[in-house]
Amino acid sequence: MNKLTNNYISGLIQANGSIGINLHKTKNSLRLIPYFNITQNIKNKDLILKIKHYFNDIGFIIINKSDNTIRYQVNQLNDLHHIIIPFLLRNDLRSNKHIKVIILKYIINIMIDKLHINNNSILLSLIILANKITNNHNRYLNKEQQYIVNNQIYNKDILNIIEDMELSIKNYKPSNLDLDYINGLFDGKGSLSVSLNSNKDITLTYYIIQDKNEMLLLNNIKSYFNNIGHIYNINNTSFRWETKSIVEFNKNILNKMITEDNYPLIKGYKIKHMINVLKYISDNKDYKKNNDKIRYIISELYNIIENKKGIRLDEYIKKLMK
DNA sequence: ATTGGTTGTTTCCCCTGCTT
DNA sequence: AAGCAGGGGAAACAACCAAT
Repeated sequence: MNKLTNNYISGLIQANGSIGINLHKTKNSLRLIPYFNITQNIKNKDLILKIKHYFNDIGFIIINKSDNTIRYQVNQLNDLHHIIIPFLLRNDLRSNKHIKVIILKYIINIMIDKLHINNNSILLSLIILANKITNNHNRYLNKEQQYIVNNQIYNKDILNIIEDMELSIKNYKPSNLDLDYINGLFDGKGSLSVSLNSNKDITLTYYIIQDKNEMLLLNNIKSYFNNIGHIYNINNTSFRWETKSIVEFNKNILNKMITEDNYPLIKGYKIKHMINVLKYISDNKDYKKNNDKIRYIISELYNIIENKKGIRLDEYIKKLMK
């Protein structure tokens, strides 16, 4: 139970990982630096270190003190080529973001073969590809080069490689979802929120957020959980699949986790406490008439909330008892 | 009265990408 | 390889309805 698995990692990368290419201007040349990274709050340092270890300890760790995050990053060509890209191809992100992985794979293949060294035309082709993954890299280019990049005029010696890439993008079919992957996604871009309303009913929301390019993934998640819940637009750029139904949450989500004994590594504690609460309520259907029972429930909910403002338990009880 | 479907709001946590 | 900044996209609620 609760092991770091391939699919959990790919779910977490889908949520909190980043794949891209930086462009670096040196004295008389341009260098492309591909990277892979995954960021987390520093409190999940152990998990990030485990992931680094999982990838044979390639890459490095960067701690950002200004925002309390830890980042695991790989940008050595060989490491990306031999470890990261193959991993991401075997355990695909099951999403539109996987297209980035495919493009990066082809960029790295060309770079590994050093085709772009002393060949400005192929370098420009790589920049065309890089622009498909990260924001445009045109700032160091002259007018003529910008024209080539903007019009996507590839070097003709690599046209077969580009064709190959386009075919493999076209043929990409996301792998089936599994609970490991969804737990990773949930840990990164989802959560379980709880509260009590004024009638002392438990309210819960289990949700996962993705940006608008990943609607298919959200729909697949919905069908994975037997089509419970709904997908909402939260702003112009992202969507949220969520369920508030305690019955459906119990039947289709909790049951699955309990049966497989598989909980999210980071936020699994929320699920466990929720299981306690729901069991307690079903054993104590009269709880609303008993303040001690309500207090007990609130103290369990207190374990689930994120509590960023550092509210004390007694304050939280007071707030919800009103 | 109770559940749960839908929309809204606020606060920061990330990614992202530049620089050294 | 490491530091760092920023801005905006989400995490985490919160509120409001609609339907039994």
